[in-house]
Amino acid sequence: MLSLTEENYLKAIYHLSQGGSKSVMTNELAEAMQTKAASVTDMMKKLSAKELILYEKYYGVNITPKGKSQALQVIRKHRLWETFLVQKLGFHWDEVHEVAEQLEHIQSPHLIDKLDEYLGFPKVDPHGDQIPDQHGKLKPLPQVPLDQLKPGSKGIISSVKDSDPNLLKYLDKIGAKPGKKIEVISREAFDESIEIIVEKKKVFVSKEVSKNILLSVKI
Amino acid sequence: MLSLTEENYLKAIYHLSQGGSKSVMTNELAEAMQTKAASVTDMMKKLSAKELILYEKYYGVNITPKGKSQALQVIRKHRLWETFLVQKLGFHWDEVHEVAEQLEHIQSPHLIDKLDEYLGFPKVDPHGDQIPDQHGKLKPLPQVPLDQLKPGSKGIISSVKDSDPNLLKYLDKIGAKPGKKIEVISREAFDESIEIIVEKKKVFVSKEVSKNILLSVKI
DNA sequence: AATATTTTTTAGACTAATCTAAATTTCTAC
DNA sequence: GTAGAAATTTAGATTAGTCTAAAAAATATT
Repeated sequence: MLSLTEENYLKAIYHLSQGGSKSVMTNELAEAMQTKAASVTDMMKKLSAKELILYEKYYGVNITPKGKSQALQVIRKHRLWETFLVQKLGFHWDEVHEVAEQLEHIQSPHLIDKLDEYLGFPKVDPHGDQIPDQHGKLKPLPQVPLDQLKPGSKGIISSVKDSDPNLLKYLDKIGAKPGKKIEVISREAFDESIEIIVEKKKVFVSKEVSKNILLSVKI
Repeated sequence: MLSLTEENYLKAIYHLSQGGSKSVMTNELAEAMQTKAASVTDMMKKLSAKELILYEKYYGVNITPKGKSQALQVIRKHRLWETFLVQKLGFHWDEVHEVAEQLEHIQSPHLIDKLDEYLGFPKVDPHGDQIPDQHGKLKPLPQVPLDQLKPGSKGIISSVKDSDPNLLKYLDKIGAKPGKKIEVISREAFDESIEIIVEKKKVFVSKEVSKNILLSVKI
């Protein structure tokens, strides 16, 4: 069984490695975990001994299949709880992250099965992120960040990357939620902001924002 | 903010002192917390420094009003979560204690308010225990343990003391749940077991069991 | 290629919560 | 009211997770 801290490190490694597709450096992880590089090195040795990651001194870490599955179990719990908070308790999508960070560490497979059932076996959470299955598996889902689309392209918002409440409140305001259609009108050469149509209205969004909107492209 | 361990000690002190009405000895607490007396002494110093208990070397501890309120906040969360697990997720009343022990430590007043509302502001949990209000207050509720009743007395089960799944499964079997009527027929002098009528059936229950059934006496 | 800079690791120390063993205090029994 | 037993506390060690400062390795610059 993993400690709360081990679970959090593993989750961060999973996210920073983009699901295991690249290695993660010590400083990067220290930044994400709000801790010092020395502490990260210590934890890398622990997780490596448990065969959840492959650690090569000075060259960062790679998550193992075992580690990936464990990380996805935690992510599954996180996303099911977020769904519960929004769908049942009436939380806003920008209020759930912090609480789900706590709830994801509750150890009870029975609870998670029941919760899943109670929610009607949802496929995605309130931010559009896929919910892994009981075995820690995710169907690969092609997604393109909005900032990489050419003017004229259309798509449907599938998810939002960052869970910063400020970003989410802003997206709420302009109507950019998962499931909504987006069309790219133009891109400014100066700051790479783009003009889009969402909910039938034209809006400009910065590069920073557009990087965080992921689309399943239609045309 | 209290650590998880501090919260657990405080809760144990609250329960062992019967809501603050008597002092609790070191060994008693060590037994309840499944730890050693030396560890308890250390924690008593910590809780005492935080003015949650009054600690007198060699003479045990008494919970302060501040400590009592904090303990009741945790108990409130525990009981609301138990209610959620039974009423919404379909858990049996003998399955909820362990999970609620984890959930009670989630820090989010907003979550608890919403949960309370979602459950319809319940007054008691699935074991019949009162749920303290937001300020950590409980209405005093006169209750008598079944083992203290004379033959001929009647009452309504208000709650069950112990949360041992084996006890709860047994009570389920004989139909003795909160809200049900009980009548005492006779008491055996030998082992202090008693014969009762519950759900229109006569049953013998041991002293051990009868001590754990609390009644609001009617006649 | 040698040096400077950045990144990472090691060494040693700190805190919270725990333990064992020894010392101390209180309680009990004669 | 003193001896022995029981309960409690103290002292010192341990583990998980963290830190700072110094050392080592990798990378970048000239």
